[in-house]
Amino acid sequence: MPSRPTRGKSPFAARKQPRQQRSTKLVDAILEAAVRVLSREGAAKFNTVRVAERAGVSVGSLYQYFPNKQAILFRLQEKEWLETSALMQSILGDGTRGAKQRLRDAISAFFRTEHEEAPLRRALGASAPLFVDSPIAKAQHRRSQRLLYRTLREAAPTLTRPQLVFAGELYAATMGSLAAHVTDDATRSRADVERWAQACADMFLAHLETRNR
Amino acid sequence: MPSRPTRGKSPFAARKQPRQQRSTKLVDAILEAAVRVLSREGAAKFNTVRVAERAGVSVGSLYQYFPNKQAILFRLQEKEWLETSALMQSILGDGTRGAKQRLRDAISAFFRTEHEEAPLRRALGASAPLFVDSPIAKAQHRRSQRLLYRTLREAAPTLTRPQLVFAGELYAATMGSLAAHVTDDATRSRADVERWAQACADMFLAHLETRNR
DNA sequence: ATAAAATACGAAGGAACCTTCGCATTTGCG
DNA sequence: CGCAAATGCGAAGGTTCCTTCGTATTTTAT
Repeated sequence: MPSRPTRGKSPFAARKQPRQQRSTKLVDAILEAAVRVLSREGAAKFNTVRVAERAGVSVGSLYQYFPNKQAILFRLQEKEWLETSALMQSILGDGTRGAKQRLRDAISAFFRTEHEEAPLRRALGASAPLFVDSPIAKAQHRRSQRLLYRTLREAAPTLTRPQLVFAGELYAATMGSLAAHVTDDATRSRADVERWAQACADMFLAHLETRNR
Repeated sequence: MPSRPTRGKSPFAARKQPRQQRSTKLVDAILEAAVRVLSREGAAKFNTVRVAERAGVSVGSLYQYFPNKQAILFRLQEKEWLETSALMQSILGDGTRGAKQRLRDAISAFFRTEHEEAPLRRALGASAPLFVDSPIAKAQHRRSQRLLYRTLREAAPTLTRPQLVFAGELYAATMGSLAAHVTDDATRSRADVERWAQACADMFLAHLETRNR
């Protein structure tokens, strides 16, 4: 009995892997519906029956592939991590640009996606416990962090190791929490968000300069 | 029939004002218990029966003075706002220190209280809708903002009005979201948090300098 | 074609809560 | 003391939601 790669035995491990085309579609439909419910109706109205309805399937079917409600949220969170991580990799790893420009670009991109997906992210944050202990989260975090250090070292070569670590944390915190804060406000225009991203980049890079001397 | 000052007719308005000593105590006990439950057991376990139990009273009594569960949360949030606002007023309004030092002090103080009350704040955020539309929130916000502008103008006199507004937003955002991010991590020591506060102050003030020239 | 495996369904069990209401107890006051 | 108002109580009605399970349908493979 050849088994597909499993998701481990976390409490969110898929109960059963879809083997036929229809069930694969069903899982996709559920995940899409979950995003819609979460971003349009909010965390409070996110329940299994509603998600199943919006996906055009029955609750029973949902529970064939997701062991519980949390598992759906976890899958969504996981997807976000992977996408964000990939985005950062592609920007910070782009050798054709200078290190400072890459740091800037990363902030811009991050603010942009954060703004586009603000409702989803907010609802995810509100409905889910933070899945930070998950191995996937940790792996992605390590990958991104290594790349970030490399970029920072290039941008500020004279920094000592502890300074570098601190700068890395500060960068990530600036990017993460300020973006969340700024883009939370749905009334902000795209241009506004871009202006903010630049201001944050300015602020961080100016600070980096003072440390680099 | 002399009526005590009411809390308006928001959906969280107190159902009845305590008139005797025992009921005043009861309300206090409930609020204290609510804080304990929220910060020690988290948002998910915050329910009316548990809060009443922890306060040593019955649910029925709780509902004599709070129209619903949200009202308890609202009262806690309100208290947080008032305390934070008072703290900022006292620091930013302290005429014996220079403007930049006051901005620094405010960040430090904010990080500190944020760190001390992190579990409560996190749980409040997770369990309550954001009560930002409340008149009390708006009033406090305006008061703090006016004082912040005055301080910023003193610290960076050459800034144009739009620059000033933007700097004010950036300052508030830095303080608020970075503090939340940094102090979220319970493993951080007090000294660590203080270091972060200083770094954020450095970062913001350095940025302010570049704009002020 | 036909049996076995995979999928889909949704009613219903059951848990967790919010809130009310009728009655018991305590306090203020003449 | 004795009455009225204030306060306190907690069982129980009602709601919402998570999850299971027996059954029906569809697909796969022989």
